[in-house]
Amino acid sequence: MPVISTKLRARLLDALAHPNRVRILEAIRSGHTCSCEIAPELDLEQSNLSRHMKILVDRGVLVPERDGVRINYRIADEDIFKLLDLTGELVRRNAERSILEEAGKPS
Amino acid sequence: MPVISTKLRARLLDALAHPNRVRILEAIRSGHTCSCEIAPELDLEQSNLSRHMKILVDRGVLVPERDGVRINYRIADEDIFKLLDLTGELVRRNAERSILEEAGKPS
DNA sequence: TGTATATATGAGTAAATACTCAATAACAAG
DNA sequence: CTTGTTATTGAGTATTTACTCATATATACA
Repeated sequence: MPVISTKLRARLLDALAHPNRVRILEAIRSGHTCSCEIAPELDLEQSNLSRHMKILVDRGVLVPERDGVRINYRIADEDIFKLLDLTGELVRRNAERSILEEAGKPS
Repeated sequence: MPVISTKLRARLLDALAHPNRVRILEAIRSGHTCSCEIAPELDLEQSNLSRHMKILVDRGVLVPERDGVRINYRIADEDIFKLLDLTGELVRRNAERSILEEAGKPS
């Protein structure tokens, strides 16, 4: 009955629903842990990246851990990556379907 | 190498990242198939719902099938529901973590 | 203290989004 | 062709978003 709040689910999805934030998460998955590494890697303005990070932290996607002058970010829940992978699968199959229906069209 | 496009993944996530669209998908999962059923069910303006539907169709989440005067929508890929469920799991565990860290705080 | 490095934030802007109301289009059946 | 039902679209508005530049804050270390 207590179907998980649609608002909270939408809010989490929204945290991930930006190309740069997807890229940021992939950068973290591949071992980069701090903005100072990610910013040059993804060619993002420092202040812009900082705001994306804030969104990801505020919504519980990333956990910040200060280490001296830098802040290391780690994923709060490994299943976030599972979600990203599933999204990729869906995109891939969606593209396949588009091609198939293209083939089944009248000329 | 050909990491599924971050843009396309973000675009799909974005299609789902709205409370009303999550509600729409849950309504469809529970058996409602057309706007004329969903609009009153969710108490959404007809034109507003139509635009949400357009987003879901354009991004390949729903497939529209006209049946006379009405249009029935079906999920393009059942794994969309899997994604919604996983999102719910993440929200739930996120809430749990918040409570735990609350307990571990200084008074 | 002063300097270097990393991060956060105020202010401004341009673009995108969700929404509503009113008008229009598509279809079925008389 | 007319009427009823469903769906789409134009126009207007309010809000939110992403972004940039410049400035401020935080930490480490000489």
